[in-house]
Amino acid sequence: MSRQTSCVARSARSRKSYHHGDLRASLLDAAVELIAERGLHGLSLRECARRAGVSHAAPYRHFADKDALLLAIARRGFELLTRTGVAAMRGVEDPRDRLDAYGVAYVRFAVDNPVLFRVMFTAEIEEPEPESEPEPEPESQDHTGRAFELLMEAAAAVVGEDSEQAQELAAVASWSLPHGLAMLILDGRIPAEQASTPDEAEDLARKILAQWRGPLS
Amino acid sequence: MSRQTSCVARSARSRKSYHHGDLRASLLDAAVELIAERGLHGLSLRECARRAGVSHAAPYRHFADKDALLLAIARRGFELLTRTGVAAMRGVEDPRDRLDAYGVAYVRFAVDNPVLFRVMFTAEIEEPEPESEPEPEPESQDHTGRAFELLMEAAAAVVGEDSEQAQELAAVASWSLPHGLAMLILDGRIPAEQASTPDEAEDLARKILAQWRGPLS
DNA sequence: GATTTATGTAGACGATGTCAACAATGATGA
DNA sequence: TCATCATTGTTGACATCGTCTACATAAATC
Repeated sequence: MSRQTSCVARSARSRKSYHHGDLRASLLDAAVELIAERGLHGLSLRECARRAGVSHAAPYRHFADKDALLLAIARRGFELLTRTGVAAMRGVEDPRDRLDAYGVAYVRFAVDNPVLFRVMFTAEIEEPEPESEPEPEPESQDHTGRAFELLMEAAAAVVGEDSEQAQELAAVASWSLPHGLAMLILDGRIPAEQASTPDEAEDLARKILAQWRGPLS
Repeated sequence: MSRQTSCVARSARSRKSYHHGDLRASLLDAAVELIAERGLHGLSLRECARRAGVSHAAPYRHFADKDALLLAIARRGFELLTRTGVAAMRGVEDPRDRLDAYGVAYVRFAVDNPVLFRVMFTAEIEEPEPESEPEPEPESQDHTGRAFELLMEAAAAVVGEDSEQAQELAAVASWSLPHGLAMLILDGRIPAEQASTPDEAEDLARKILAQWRGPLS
């Protein structure tokens, strides 16, 4: 039978059927690949379409716009980051250790998924106004915020029942440090001996976070 | 006399003479302005040329290419950042206070110059290989590094004569925290009540750094 | 099996980055 | 003073890109 029913065909360069199977996912994959090769600036919808083996206007059936593609990638990134963070904290009892575990996982995520991380924080990507719907869907809504809420909770557990402001301060600080470290590493601005491999980067994060317990103890 | 000898004419929309006067600087200004309006992604050499009142290919007499323009902006940013950091630390005696002053100034710089800051750390901007010259010019060379060296020294003064590794660790941490904070603020990811104005952002940085003295002193 | 909906194609448009050929200006040296 | 020449702008062209409209095909629904 020439008919391939199991034709999910993620990255099908050559397909037989008129329809692709899962073009949306293929385009996302192609985009991430492309960015990895040529940088964010080198991303082109047409090239994504080419790599997915599809005509240049096909992507517009799945993404309103180039920015919508980027936004989808960012969303994918935030989901993965949230999952990674949860996994890293699982089973760690001490609140402070949990917070550190999240920080280390954050940096590790960044060096393991540099493209996702960069797209996530390149901004210029704003959620388009929901137009008609005031409540688009509370669940799929703000994956950006989930990662932060997680951190917020972890930080609150460390600070204790102090003022809410102290909790927020701790959360912001506990996010800033790994975030800055990750960004600097990705930009190649950390001396090469300290973070040339993912493992070294993780080590560096661990050391810094351990040393930085500071007022939260 | 119709001849205006003082025709430096920075942002001359309409110029009389064939030559512009200081096109290079005008283009840089226009580029920063454009990025502020439309985002990095909306920067276009042709629009810069238009705003400088010059033909679309004129910029190529001053910049090899679009990336070269960005690189020039980044360089300008690092110079300003270095000056800002030096000024902030001037007269502050206590090593730890000096380090904090640098951190606060760093964040303040970012919120005061969001375009410069973003261009500086957008990466994808690599110094082109010097081709022939092995030593391009030690002074104009690495303004990226000056800002970091400054920090390195300030951190070393706090840590003392400990191992060099401890100094580097402190420097990386002391850079990561303000850098991450600045990035998150610029991305609008810090709760609005905490950093909606430059002054609030500076306050936030001050509080966090004060609280984060941690292992240093 | 007919109709509707989802998905992909073809072609066009204006804008962009970049290059090559040409023109005007200002500096240099006889 | 004037001819020469390197700088700096201008024009026009090309390939590519994002995006739109009109059309074609497959899949789903009745």
